Amino acid sequence: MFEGEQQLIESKIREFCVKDDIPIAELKWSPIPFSGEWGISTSFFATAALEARAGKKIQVPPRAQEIAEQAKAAIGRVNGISRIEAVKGYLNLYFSTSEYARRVVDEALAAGPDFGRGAPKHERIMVEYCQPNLPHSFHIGHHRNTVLGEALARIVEFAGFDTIRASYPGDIGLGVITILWAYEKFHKGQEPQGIHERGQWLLKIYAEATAMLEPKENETSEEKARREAYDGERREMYKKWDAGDPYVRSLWLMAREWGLDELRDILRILDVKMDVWFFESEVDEPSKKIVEELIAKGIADDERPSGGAVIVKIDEKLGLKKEKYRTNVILRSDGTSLYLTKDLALAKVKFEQYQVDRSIYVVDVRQSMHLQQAFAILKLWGFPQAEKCYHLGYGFVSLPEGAMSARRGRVVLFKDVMDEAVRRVLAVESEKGPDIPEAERQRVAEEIGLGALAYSMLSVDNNKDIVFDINEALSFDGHTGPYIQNAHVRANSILKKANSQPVQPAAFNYELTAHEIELIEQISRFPGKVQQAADEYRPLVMASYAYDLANAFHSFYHAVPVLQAEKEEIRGARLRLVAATKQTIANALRLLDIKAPEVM
RNA sequence: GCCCCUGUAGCUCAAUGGAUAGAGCACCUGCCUUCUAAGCAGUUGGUUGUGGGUUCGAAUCCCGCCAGGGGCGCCA
Repeated sequence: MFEGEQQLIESKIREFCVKDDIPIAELKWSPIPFSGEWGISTSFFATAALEARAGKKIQVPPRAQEIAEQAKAAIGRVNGISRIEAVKGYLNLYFSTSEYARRVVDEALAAGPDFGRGAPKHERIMVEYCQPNLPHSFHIGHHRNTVLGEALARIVEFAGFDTIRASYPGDIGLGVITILWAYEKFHKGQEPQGIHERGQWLLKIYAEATAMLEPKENETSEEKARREAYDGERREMYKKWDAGDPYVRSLWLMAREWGLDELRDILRILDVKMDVWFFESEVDEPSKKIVEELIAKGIADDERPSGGAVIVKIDEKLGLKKEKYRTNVILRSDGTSLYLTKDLALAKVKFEQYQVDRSIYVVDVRQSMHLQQAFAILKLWGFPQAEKCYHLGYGFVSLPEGAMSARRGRVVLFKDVMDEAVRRVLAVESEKGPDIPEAERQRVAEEIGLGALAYSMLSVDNNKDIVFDINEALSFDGHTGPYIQNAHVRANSILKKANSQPVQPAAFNYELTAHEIELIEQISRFPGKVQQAADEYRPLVMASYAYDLANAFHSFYHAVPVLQAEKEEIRGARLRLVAATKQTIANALRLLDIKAPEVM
């Protein structure tokens, strides 16, 4: 936020280095640690090391300190910088607190919901996430995926990228057909009431059907015959679907719609608005044409004449000596397409129809190899955007008793966890927030319950697995979503009580407490954090920041009186600071797909 | 066999190659007649799996090893 001062000082340092014939290394700036004051810091170790490598007989640390001292002298006085110190090879610049406090607070309040928004990047990013199989109920693994993808989409959009959100549900495949088969055979005509109940019922049918179709130990010959007959019926149904059989297609469309109804409602709850829906069934045909093209171009090898499949020897085509991407099949010997085939077709649509410059795939880390293969084939195929395809892999969510499995019916459903979250919040709320109107109570409980759940997914780096523990996920104390939401509520509470006094621009020309300085520093960091989170494709950066900001506010709140401040100017300034904090917390939470309630 | 990820406080996790490795939970001690105690302040807790290397400086980069997880041509 203070690039002007930073650049001025940088140019002064460079000037001095040129004059004294010192080979300056890149200057990296960071906040000053342990100071309790507010400013920025850089060091001269890299520069001293350059000299040492050039043959000067020096010790790096003392030389760095020497340069820092000389730089300090060369800079002299700078407007807005209260003092400069050279210590241990670092150059620390302390800001004039009142001026910077005013600037930070004014900027946050003037920009409001746009505070922290980055300049337009003139680059289009598509984020693909939310790829559940239909009709399957949405479990907590899907929730991690969707929250991660949505937070990323919000972050890159706010950072200045033209952003497209894309969902890619699996609406066809043997799993989907299995449900149709079991429905037709055992449950025809049934339909539970309620979107979620109906979806969960389909999941149950799926688990039942899978159990019937799996070989058992000590199977009698009758059981085996029956199982094989069932499997035959199922595969027959898949063939009919493939051939466009009207009855099977209508059955499929009905079940698919049931699954979509449930998914759409979950996305409504999660406040996710998809821009594009890609369906697996829609890229099936186009993907087969692509296979022909790849064969014609010599990228794919057709082994069907000898009874094989169509494959791509990726390493060989790329000219790699060591095996990296290996070889993979893009068309089965029976002519049907595969996951990889469909992803190639989908990428083509993303590049050509949607003109995306970067394509991010938020997909389980276990599919890393497949996506790397897809990107490599896209490169062979001649798409320059393949370089900017990025797999944001995330560790899978498992249960203390092991991996989740829809086929076995061993899943923790998002809706169940959410309902439990709301119950728990309501229980706490009846004691903590007795003044909340009944009409608002339910909504606030949802916002807090969902906030706790989302934050528990976002506060762990994406490459780490999560063993889901409902008590941890729904904790409301400490490093959690509700902790951050509570800071927002407390800020709001102060502002509400002060509403007789309009919040006017204020000078911070009194001696600021350490808590105020820390809080102002945190606010000033927000725009930079937005860019960092976007550059690194890491919502965790924003999640950690939101906690730090809330933490600074809670400490301030406890130690520094606002409404009871000793002087009217101080009260006015602190009210401005509280308002700026509230705005910044709200903006940060919004990027994490977490609501910022006014009361709780 | 090859490839990828992970290993940091009792537990769950942070930490653009930089100053003193930080939080939360749990444990213990204080703080509600004062802007919401879903909070604050403090105590306790570390050979960053291990052995080398690079560097002025390594939890971070490189190599070996150990442990756990995942993946590897007709599943998605």
